[in-house]
Amino acid sequence: MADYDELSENRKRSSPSPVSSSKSSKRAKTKASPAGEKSNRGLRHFSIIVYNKVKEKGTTTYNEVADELVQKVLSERSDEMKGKDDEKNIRRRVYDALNVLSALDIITKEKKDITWNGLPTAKKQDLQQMKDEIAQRERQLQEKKQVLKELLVQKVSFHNLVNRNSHSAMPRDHIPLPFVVVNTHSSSVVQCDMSRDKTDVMLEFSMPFEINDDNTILKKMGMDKTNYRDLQTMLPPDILEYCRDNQMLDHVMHPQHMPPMQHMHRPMEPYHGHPAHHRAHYYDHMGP
Amino acid sequence: MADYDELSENRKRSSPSPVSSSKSSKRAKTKASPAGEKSNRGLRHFSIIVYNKVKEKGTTTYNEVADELVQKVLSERSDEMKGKDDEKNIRRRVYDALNVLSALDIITKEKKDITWNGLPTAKKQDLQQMKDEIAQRERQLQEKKQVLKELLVQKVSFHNLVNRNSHSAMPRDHIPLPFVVVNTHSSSVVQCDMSRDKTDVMLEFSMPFEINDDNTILKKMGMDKTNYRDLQTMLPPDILEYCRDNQMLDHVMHPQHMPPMQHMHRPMEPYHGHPAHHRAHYYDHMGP
DNA sequence: TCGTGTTTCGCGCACAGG
DNA sequence: CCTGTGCGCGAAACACGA
Repeated sequence: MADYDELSENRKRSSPSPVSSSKSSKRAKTKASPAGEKSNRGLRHFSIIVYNKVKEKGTTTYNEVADELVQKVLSERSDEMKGKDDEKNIRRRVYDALNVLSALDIITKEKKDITWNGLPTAKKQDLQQMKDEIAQRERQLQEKKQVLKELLVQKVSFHNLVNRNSHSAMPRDHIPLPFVVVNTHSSSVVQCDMSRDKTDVMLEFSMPFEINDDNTILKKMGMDKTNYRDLQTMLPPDILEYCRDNQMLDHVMHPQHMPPMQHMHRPMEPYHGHPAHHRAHYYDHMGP
Repeated sequence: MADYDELSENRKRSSPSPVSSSKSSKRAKTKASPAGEKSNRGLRHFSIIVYNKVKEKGTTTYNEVADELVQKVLSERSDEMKGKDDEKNIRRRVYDALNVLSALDIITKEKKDITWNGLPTAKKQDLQQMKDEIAQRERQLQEKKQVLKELLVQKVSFHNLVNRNSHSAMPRDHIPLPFVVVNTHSSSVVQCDMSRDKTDVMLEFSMPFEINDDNTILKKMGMDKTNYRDLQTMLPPDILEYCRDNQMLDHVMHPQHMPPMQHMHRPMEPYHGHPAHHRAHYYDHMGP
């Protein structure tokens, strides 16, 4: 709302040399500027006031502007000036100012209503700025959604894993968390060392390898699928609702509960990582 | 330079109803608008032209603008119109337009020179826009530098590793590439399985762990340090120069070649990762 | 400091159209 | 009779040579 871009009414005249030539003017008719006042009349002066007036009003009419302007100007020098037929003049000037303003498309005159339009280019830039901001926010939102989706998968995966572990009789089948899986080309020579205290494990490969964390593996194992009933037990209602409304549940639901077509459409992340991935990590840093 | 924001000279008048009232005007003196021409004269019309003129000139004078405008207008309707004392009028109007323009600070009049200023708010926004862009570029540059620094460290590390391997007699001491080191708490139970064909390795931990790639390990081993002579052999001269000029070599140079104070200042990345790192990977995704 | 030629532009008359 | 606007008369403001 508040726009601190108001043009000050008293700008310095372009007179570098303060030559005060006291002519013998003061004609009977006009020009009553008494003391060393530079500009107090004229199109220049009125334009600024009209500009600011319309800007603050947003929408107004000629008469509103003119009346207030007359008021303001007359009160500003009520002391002893004349000011009799000044009003006529001011009103005439307001027309001039409004005309130029509307020519520049800063304002729009429609029948009797004058509406503020703002500066032409400023508008263009505002638009661009806003578009940029929208795009920016959109990207952020998309990121958040992505993360949420991942967390959802993880939640389901862990849930299923816990379930699986507690149902398998022999502890050998238990899969603990956390863990990693490292894989490489079958012809690669791998040497696996571990320090005595089991603090460090060292793996050496003769060829590039790839590492997958537990989440990825669990997902490949199909542990990332469940049904709606179970989801209800593990998610707060509001979050569940949000996920449902945003098609995020597709990723963690068994396909049989969806219409056939969805099978084909269900997004499937490219998790078939190939060995190049690892080297890419080393050399593809010079991206955008 | 080119700014496609020119105000079109013939804007539609705000007349929703095309009432063509053919009065019996055409007074002897003025108002020579013949056929159904909307606006071809008047402050409104001239303002636009003046505006565009000054904008394209950048810097000009009253006479330049007025002359060209007179030229343009008179040629635009050379057909059979009068146009004798029109010039006087036009010149008078140019003053009006210029005055309003200068009142709005769109132009600046200095003595005899009129200079384009652009739209007030547009300027403010331009500034902001440019600042944003600078910050953006700055960030990108910083990123690139960071990556370059990392690649430099890697280059040196690999170089040193190759050197070390070729100098150690027994192959047992060789360290092949690539490799990873996984470490965890000493009380953690680790189970390490490997498939028959050595394609997959599975590590299970009872507690959080942390993975370091070869670069990190090599760095911890001090393999990331060398001297200037060797750097000259492994880097193209221009890149070497750039790195030197940007203090990037500090990270890969043995400290003894620098003044004592530098020991304290030499940046040391916080590579003493603790177990929390891994979990952070799981749960700290909801960042900014 | 004037006198005089130019440059600016204040001001308001006069007229178009309702 | 109002609302709007074209238009141009001079009067300031300025420039400059003497």
